Amino acid sequence: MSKKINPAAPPARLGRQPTTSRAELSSVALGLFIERGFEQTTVDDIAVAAGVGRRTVFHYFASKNDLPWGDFDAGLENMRRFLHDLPASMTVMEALCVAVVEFNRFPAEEAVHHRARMKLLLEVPALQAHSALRYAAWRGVLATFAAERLGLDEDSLEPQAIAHVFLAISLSAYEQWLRDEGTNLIALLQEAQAIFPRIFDRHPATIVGKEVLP
Amino acid sequence: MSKKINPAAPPARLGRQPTTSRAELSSVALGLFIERGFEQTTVDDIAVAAGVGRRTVFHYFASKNDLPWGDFDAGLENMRRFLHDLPASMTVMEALCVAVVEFNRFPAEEAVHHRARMKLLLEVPALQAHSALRYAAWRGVLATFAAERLGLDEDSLEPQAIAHVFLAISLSAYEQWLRDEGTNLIALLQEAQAIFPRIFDRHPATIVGKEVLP
DNA sequence: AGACTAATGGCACTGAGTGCAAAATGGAAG
DNA sequence: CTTCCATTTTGCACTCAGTGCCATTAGTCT
Repeated sequence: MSKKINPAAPPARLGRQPTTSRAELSSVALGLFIERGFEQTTVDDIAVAAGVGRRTVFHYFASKNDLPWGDFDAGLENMRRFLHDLPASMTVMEALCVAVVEFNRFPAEEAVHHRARMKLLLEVPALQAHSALRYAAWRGVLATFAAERLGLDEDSLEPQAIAHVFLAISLSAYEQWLRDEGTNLIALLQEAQAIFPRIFDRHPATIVGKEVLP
Repeated sequence: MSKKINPAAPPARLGRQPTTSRAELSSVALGLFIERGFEQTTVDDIAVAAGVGRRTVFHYFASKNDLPWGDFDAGLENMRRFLHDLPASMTVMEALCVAVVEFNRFPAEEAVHHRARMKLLLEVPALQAHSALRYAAWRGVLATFAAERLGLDEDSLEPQAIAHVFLAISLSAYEQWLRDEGTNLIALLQEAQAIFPRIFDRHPATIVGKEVLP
């Protein structure tokens, strides 16, 4: 008689079991980065702290820069689904506003942790630069949604511009949040989202094509 | 009697004369990057091609990533002055629209060159990431202007968000320009700038604060 | 026990970037 | 002409990120 395999309770994985995980490594690395600084922490330090070989770190993460992001792709996938499931009655802009806000809600007990991580990502030059690659994936999710809803090619100007602008708005909110200790991220996101309807309203679009300089 | 020094005509520099320049190195490097690709070109290759020691390259540029940007700071300073000299009768948004467009006008004979450079900067991952640092400086110029005109602190949300959004709009235009060979950059910038007055117009700002999810 | 599978990690290598100090260069002063 | 001096150039040695290759380890399955 064959042994019944339960894929849920015992993983019943084939081959050697992992001795670590992405989450574990990310967490250890983040701790070190916060403690001694990103540049002052070598990948060797992280490997030692995690009780793992240096080579193994690079098995789980393509670069040192990726460590603080942890499992970003999973979050993106969540946002993609979240957007997809929003009622069609919402406008594209409404949907994106809501999704961005929901995607940045964190339980209060994680606030300190989240803040420390984002402080690294937005203020350490190497990470600030590297994040541009992650933002591109983030924008991709928004652009795909916008393109679908608007019936446009995803690679056309409008959905791409919309995605770019939502990232811009979100980042300015994040930067403001990090600047002032006491502020509330959700409120700042909503405040930032509210700026442009106000500013752009009745904006003279006729400026397009106007020559101003000799 | 002391010899009169004319600081303009003969440089009358003290010490050894430079055998190269930032512009020279940037140009040589750009040529190699375009020819064989960014990753396939080592700093040694660049140094040899420029007839200079590898260490000298790092004297002029802080990193390999900085080479394709050339003298970006000078351009920024021009934009700062350009903005400053715009008539106060223009709204902040009008001024920024015009400045961004003017700052991206290039003579036709430079178009091919400019396109190749921007293709590198926006499509090579390492450069795409590094550019985030340059964009921060670019946004700084816009944010300073906006803050001054609006009578706000430069570090407050609104001028920062405006700067972020103008960068977003400009980048989406640039990406579109690179995607389609035949398009016109200036037209795309203006088109991208025109999207949001249209989209945000009559946008329900009341969404702010609304709870959508349980 | 032996086959098979997947994770671990050692080793050697490339290449970016840095700190330091010596060499090269050319104008100025004597 | 020689010496002094400011400045640029560059060699050298070093650290560290990241890669390719492959042997080792630790499990499951038959």
